[in-house]
Amino acid sequence: MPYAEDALQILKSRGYRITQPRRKVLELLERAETALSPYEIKDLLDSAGERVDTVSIYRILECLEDNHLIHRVLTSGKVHKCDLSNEDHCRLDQEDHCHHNLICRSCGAIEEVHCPGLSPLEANLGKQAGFTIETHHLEFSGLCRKCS
Amino acid sequence: MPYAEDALQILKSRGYRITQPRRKVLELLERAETALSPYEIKDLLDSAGERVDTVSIYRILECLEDNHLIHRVLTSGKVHKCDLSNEDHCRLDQEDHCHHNLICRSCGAIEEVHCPGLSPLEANLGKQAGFTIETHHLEFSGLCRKCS
DNA sequence: ATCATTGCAAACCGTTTGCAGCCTT
DNA sequence: AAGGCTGCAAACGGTTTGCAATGAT
Repeated sequence: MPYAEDALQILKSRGYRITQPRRKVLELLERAETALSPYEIKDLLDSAGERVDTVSIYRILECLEDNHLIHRVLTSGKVHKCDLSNEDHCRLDQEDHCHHNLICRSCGAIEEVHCPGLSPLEANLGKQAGFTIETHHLEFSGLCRKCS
Repeated sequence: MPYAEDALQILKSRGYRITQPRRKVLELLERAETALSPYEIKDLLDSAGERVDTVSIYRILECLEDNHLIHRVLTSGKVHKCDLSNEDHCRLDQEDHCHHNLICRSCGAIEEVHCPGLSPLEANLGKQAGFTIETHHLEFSGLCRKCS
């Protein structure tokens, strides 16, 4: 459950250090229901009195992304915490961790969807075009349960 | 077939003017097999002796995108010509023209895929999460026929 | 004590804005 | 002739880099 703590332990096990700025960013991401841009993270931390330098936020996000602890929303570039309840989810050896997002256009809430792989339909699209599909990126936009 | 000419006629019919810069950009896009960034377009035009100001390229691309004559690749932000052979493809009243891309990671070639709508699998994903899906963005990356 | 990590300053780069002048209609 | 469109200059804003200081191990 505690996303921030889990993420910090994973980082530690991989030789990274547990620092205050990293903890502050992770705890913010733990609270956030929506995806956030680096600047939004900066502002939210500022207004909470938790001062972290903008540059550090960029570097921390890069580190978290490298370690599959956050992912980026393609259509906005914002970042969102990964679901760490699935053991394999943040493994480093899988280049393409296959999950997708349901993004509410009204409240911005993000729900993570575990992908069961290419559907027959999708596989067929590639085959028709003589294309060998390696990875795919998929995002849904719509209304979440509360907003619809 | 002649993408640039078709696009110019569509623009004209919508009250836009046919100008040299627009023609130059469209003819470049017609030749391009891969998606291009604004700066790549600028450089390619320069080396062809066809000088168009960077700012104009931005404004022309914005116009073309507004009119559904080009589309943007989500994972790179680059633009690519739309397939205009389909009559409805660049209509203005359809907010979400549903097509997707097969992008070759080796040569960058882009193939456009006409989307038959949400697959049962996709529709089901949304339903499970209580999500009303309105639009979706899908990109495939892999190897095209030549590169595989 | 060591070295990863942070904070600050400044550079960087793609993009946007304002405005005068040009060119299509 | 009118006004949409372009080109130039300059501003803008998010991101990156270099380096000294800090702090986790």
